[in-house]
Amino acid sequence: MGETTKMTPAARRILDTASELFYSKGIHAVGVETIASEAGVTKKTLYDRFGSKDQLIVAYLEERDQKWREHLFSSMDEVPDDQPLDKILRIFDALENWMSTRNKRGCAFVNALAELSEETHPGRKVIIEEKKWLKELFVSLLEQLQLENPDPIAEQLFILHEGLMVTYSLDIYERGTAGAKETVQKLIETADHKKEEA
Amino acid sequence: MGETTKMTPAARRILDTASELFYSKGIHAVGVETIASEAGVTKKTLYDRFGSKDQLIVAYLEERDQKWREHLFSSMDEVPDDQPLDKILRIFDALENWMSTRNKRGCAFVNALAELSEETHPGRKVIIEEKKWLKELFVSLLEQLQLENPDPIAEQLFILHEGLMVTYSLDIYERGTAGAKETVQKLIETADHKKEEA
DNA sequence: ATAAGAATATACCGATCGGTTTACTTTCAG
DNA sequence: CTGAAAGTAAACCGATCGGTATATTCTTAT
Repeated sequence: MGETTKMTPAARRILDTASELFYSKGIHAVGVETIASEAGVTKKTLYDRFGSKDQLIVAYLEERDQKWREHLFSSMDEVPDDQPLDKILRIFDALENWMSTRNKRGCAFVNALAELSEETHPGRKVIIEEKKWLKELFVSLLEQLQLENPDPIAEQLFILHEGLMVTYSLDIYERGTAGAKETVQKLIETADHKKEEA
Repeated sequence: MGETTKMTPAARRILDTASELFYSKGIHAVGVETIASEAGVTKKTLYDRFGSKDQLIVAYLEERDQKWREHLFSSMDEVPDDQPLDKILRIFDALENWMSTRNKRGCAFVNALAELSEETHPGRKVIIEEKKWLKELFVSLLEQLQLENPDPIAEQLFILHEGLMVTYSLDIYERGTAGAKETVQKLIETADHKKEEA
């Protein structure tokens, strides 16, 4: 839907404010009243622009998804297309970079999923789709590496990625992304590759 | 504190009800009114037994922690003490078993952490401690395997564990624990071992 | 027997929740 | 110039939030 939808200035402020509050405090913990006043806007404007809190939540998740993908691609685009392994490693660099500029509140999508328990909530679809997308990204990169069976390895990379993200929200000591990248390399090296060429 | 504390029957019902609702709906999404009536109890009784919603939350997390550790140990105790690798793999079996008997709502601790954003909330300590404990469990088992440097590997196992747990709450296809167990073995096999004996 | 602890029933508290309504003003493109 | 869209201001809605109060009954160990 609203990919490049231009927002009114008030709408922009509302979404920015909501995004920050939803992420840092949690979705249920923040009321529309707070969001409106923090954005310097009346509740009427908020409802005129977004219709409901649920739709505002969806807009928050969609925009975050979009920004994360842009961040990911801008990191991956720095390596040539014929270096899929480096691209994979770049995903983990992008994650570290993404997390280090933010509060220790873990993954916004995982956190949101924890609060949106109703199966029918439209926000859930956004979250599930973004996770599926990432997993498929791993699959396509592993295919370029001539892996015999990329799916199970992609799944391990995905699990590693999710675990890393969650771990950021704990204050446990961590070697950071470096360790995970080593694991990634081990997993790919030890996997079966297609036999090809002369 | 209240390790084996015997509860009054009403308190027992309250905590059971709260535990189920907190996990399945989220903490902020469930009110004390709902918990009390669902447990067949008046609000007065709830407050006489637990003092506040926050303390009830803490009791929920503590008991869940305790039950999870019991579950883990009962699974690990089935293998002899001189087989640390099998014990590690048993942790992942225990996780799969634990998750399969429950709703697809992921890790109760991670979910709770997402909702308890206040640094000072007493529930946060319970969560962080339980995660630290698990990581240390990996460390001690890897030490028994004569690993030169168990910490970074323990961290990878921990990340894998967390990622696996989160992934359960998504409806992404997954090979389940089998793939993760293979990763665990690869990680341990390729790590440096202490040279010893004749 | 009795007194304390555990429970019920019910009414109440101020605050906040998500959301609506009415009336008025500001901005800006056709 | 004008009319629609975007905005402010403020009152209002019923419902629910976490938490307290009072008064009464049931249970049980000493």
